[in-house]
Amino acid sequence: MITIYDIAEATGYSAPTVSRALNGLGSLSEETRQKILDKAKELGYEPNITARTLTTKKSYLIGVIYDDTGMNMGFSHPLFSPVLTRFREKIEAAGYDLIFLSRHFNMTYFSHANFRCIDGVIIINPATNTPADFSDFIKANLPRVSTNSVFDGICTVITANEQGGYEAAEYLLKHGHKKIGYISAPVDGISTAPAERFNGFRTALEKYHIFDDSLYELCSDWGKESGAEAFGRLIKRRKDLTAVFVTNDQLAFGVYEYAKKNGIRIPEDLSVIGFDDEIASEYLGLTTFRQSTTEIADIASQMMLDQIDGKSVPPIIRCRPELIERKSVKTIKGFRLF
Amino acid sequence: MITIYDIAEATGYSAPTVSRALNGLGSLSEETRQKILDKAKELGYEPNITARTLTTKKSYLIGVIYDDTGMNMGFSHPLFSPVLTRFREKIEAAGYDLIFLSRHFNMTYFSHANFRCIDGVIIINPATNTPADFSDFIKANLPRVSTNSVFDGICTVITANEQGGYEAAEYLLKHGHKKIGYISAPVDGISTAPAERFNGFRTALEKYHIFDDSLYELCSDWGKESGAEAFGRLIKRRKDLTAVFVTNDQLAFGVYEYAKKNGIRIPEDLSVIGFDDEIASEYLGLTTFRQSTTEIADIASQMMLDQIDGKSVPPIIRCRPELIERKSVKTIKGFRLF
DNA sequence: CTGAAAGCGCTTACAG
DNA sequence: CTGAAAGCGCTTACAG
Repeated sequence: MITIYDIAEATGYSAPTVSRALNGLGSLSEETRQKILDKAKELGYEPNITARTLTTKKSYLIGVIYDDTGMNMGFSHPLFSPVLTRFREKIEAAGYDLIFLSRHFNMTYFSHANFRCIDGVIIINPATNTPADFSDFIKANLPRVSTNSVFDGICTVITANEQGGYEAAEYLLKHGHKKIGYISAPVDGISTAPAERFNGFRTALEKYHIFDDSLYELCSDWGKESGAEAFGRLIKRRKDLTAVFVTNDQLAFGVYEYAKKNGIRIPEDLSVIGFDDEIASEYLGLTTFRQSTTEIADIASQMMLDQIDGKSVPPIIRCRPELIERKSVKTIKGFRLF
Repeated sequence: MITIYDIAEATGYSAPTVSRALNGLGSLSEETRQKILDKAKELGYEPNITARTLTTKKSYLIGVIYDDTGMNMGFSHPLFSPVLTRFREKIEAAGYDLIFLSRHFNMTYFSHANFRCIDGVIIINPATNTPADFSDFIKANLPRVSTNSVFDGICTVITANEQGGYEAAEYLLKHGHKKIGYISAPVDGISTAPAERFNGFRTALEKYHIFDDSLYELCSDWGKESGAEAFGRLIKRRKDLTAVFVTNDQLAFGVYEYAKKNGIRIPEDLSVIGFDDEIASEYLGLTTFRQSTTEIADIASQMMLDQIDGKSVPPIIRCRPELIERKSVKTIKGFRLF
C-alpha cells in the first residue's frame, strides 16, 4: 500500500503538502502540485478513506435502513427496489457509498450508525418486529430522509397517498360505481400509506354521502392470502358491492384469487383498483397506481445532500402517483353521479 | 463521543487495558475487566470501527458488486434479490456489513475496495457496459465469491444450469415432444447461464439424435420483446415445433406475447418451459425452474467466511434448480420416446 | 508557498 | 496482570 509518506519521500515534499496537492487544497505552486500528482500516479497511490474519516469525521457513507422482516419480499418490492436503485445512483454520483445498517449484536440502528461514522441515513423499510426508534438520529441531527413512512423530525419523501385514494374513488364513481368497498393493509404505525389512502377514498365518498363503515375491511398483513380473506368477509357483508379499492396490489391479487374461486368475474361482476403496479399486475390487467419512484429517489437524494451541506429541508414532500388504467374496472351504464 | 481514553481516565487504567477488556483479549483480572465494562456501559461507550480498521486493516466490510446497467430491473431480480437478502442476513450475523462497490470517479471496483479497506467481495451482477476485471482481486487474494457467473480464480456458487437444461429437455421428451426449440439469452461472456443451459438441453436431444441447429435461436438481450422476436424467427423457420425451452422467464413472457398475438395457444399448440420462476410466471401458469437462492446464498456466505478465516475453498459449487410444474406443457399422446 | 507538530481512536508488540 | 511507546494514514491549525 502506497501512502502519502511514500509520495512525500519520493518527491522531497512533506506529507501535508502531498495531502494538499492530492485534495486540491491550500495554496500550492502549480509546479509542486503537478510533480506530486505525477508521482502519485506513477506509484499507483490510492487514498485510504479510513484514515481520512478518523481525522475528519466524514466517512462518505450513507446508511440504508432496509429490513425484510415481516415483509418477506427481499429487495423485490415495487416501491423499494427502484427507489433504492435510483437513490444509490444519485448518491454515488455525489461521492458517497451505501452501507446497510442492522441491529445485530445489541446494536441499535443509531449505535451502528456511530460505529460506522456514517454521514447520513435513509429509512426505506425499518424492521417492524420491534418498534424502530429514530429519536437519536434526530437529536444528533444526522442528515436523514425517509421514503416510505412519515416520522416526525425526519424529512420524508412519499407518495401523495391521500390524493391517490381520492382519485381511485373518483375514478370508480365516474365509471358509475356507488357501492365501493375499501380493503386496507394493516394500520400499524410503520406504514402510514393504508390510512392515508383510505382517508382520500373516504373523503371522496363522503362528498357524495355514500360512505358507510361497512365498506371498510382491514387485513392482518400485506400478503394476498390476507387480501382474499378480507374480501371474503367484505363481500359476505355487502353483497351489493360493484367495486373495491385495495391498499396495494398484493392484497388485490388475493381479491382476484377469491373472485376466481367463487365465480366472481373481474371486471364484469366486480371492479378492482390496486396500488403499486407490481409486475404481475400487468398480466392480470389490474388498474392500479404507480408510485413515482424516480421522483421520490431523486428528491430524497437531494434532501440528503442538502442536509449534509447544512441546508434546511422541508419536513415532507409528496409525489403524485400515476393511475395506470388497465381493464379491471367496468363502466356501469345508465348511471351517472356527475 | 466517548473513547477508550475517557474510560481509562474514569477507571484509572490505561488505554491498552481498556482495549483488552472491551475486546476480551489478553490476560486481565476479572475485577479489572468488570470495572472497565461497567464504566463503558455507564458512559455509553460505543466502539469506533474506523480507528480499529486503521490499525488492524480489518474493516468488517464486505463489498457488493451489483450493477443494474443493461439489466434494468433494479433489485427486483428473481435470483439476485433473494440471494442478496439471504447473504446479507448471514454475513451480518457474522459481524460484517455490506457496502456497495461502484466504479465512479475513475475508480475500478478494486480501487474502490482498497479505498474502503473491505474484507471481501461478492460479485452478484457486475456492470456489463465495460468488461469487469477481477484479476486484481485475485492477485491481492482478497476473499471473493461469485453467485451468478463463473470467473476463473473466484469461488463461484451457481445453479447447475447444464443439469437444468438437460432436465427441461428430458421433461419435454417424456411428455411426447420431439420438435423442441431453444431460445437463448445473450451469450456475452458475463453470464454463463444461457450457454450452460443450452449445453444440457443439447446433450439430452443428441442422446436421441433429434437435435439440429435450426432449433436454436439467440436473443439480443434478456427482455421479453427480444424473446418475442426470437420466437417469431424460430417459428417461421420451424413451423413443426411443439415445444420450446427458454433460457429465462422474461424471454418466455415474450413467447407468450407472440403466441397470443398470433393465435398460438399455450399449451395446446405450444409447450413452454422457462427458467427463474419470476412472480408473474405463476400467474401465467408457466412451468419453469426455480434456482435455490437460499442454498446459493448460504454457501456463498460460508465460502466468504471460510476465506476470511484463511481456509481454502472449492473453485465452483453447483446448486440444483427445482422444476416447478405448472400448466404450460402439454402431453402428446400416442407418442413415446422412452 | 511549504513544513513541523499534533491528533483522530484504536491496537500491537514489548516490558516489567 | 498492566502500562509506556509507537504506529495505522491522513488532515488541521500554526508557523515562517
